[in-house]
Amino acid sequence: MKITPQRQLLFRLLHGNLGHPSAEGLFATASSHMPGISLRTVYQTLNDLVAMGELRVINFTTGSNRFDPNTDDHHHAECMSCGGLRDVYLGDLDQVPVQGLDGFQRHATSVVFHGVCIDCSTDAPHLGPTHPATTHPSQGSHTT
Amino acid sequence: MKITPQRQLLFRLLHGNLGHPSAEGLFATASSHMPGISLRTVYQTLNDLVAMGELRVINFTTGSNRFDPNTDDHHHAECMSCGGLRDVYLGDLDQVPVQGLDGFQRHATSVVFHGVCIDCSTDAPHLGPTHPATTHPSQGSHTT
DNA sequence: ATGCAAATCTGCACGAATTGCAGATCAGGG
DNA sequence: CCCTGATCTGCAATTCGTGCAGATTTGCAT
Repeated sequence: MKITPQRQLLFRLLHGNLGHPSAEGLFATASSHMPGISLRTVYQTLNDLVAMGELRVINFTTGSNRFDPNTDDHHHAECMSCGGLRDVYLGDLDQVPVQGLDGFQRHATSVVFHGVCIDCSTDAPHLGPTHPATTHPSQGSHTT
Repeated sequence: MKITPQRQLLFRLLHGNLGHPSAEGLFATASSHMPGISLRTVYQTLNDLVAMGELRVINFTTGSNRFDPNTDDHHHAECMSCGGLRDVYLGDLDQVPVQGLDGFQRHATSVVFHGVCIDCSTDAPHLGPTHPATTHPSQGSHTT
């Protein structure tokens, strides 16, 4: 991986950044330091960093929204391989005390377990993790 | 709210549906039962149900992705008002036993606290919850 | 039954976020 | 200093949703 001024700038902007910036936001800041830098380059670099595990993505736009007619207080387990979701019931987490929330007013808590569902780990136990797409159909939807 | 065949069909498709379907998925299934139904109507109806609290949205496409250079094992608190994110440290949840996961292989766990940050609850304590947009700038990014 | 206004449905254009491509440039080993 | 593969940039294309305007339909009031 070559060292280019664009990358140096982005690394600098990200280092220690606790603001959870978006690609557009970084592009804006980066542009003020280096007019002409391409938004495409920002996306490119961010993707590279994520691939290298040096950066995390929050609330991935995993394609489209999913809907759940189950309005009970529950959580989900998402398969990294097929994208399927399974319901998971945990106790009432809103009562569990949490430190470091300071004045943040908690209204709800959502937990998501990331991993591999039974179907996927069975489909190819010998192969490395499949990439999101291996579908396990189910009435125009996903299940895990 | 009027009763139309389109809505009856969608209600039927959603009732007890544990597959966490996407709008497109429901549209596909709905189309096979009622050729000609509009994708726009599916979105419309889903939005209405969500507004009525009869349906939940999973992993909302909150506009764009956010990046976090902090690769430590941590979680987030998201402000429903300004969209800001704050880091929250919890213990190693991957060790906590969870029931109902059956053969699901847990690789990581992510927790998100939904609520209102200090800034927002201070900005207008007398007003009802603001809608996502009230920004609390911070170097081309968000913080809570 | 019949009339009607308001609520809906549909098709299509538009908007936001992100990626695919192709050609121009640049980093850096030999 | 040269050369080749890695990068950068601009633009087109995609995907998921929403805004709109006109054609229909529902359901209360006759």
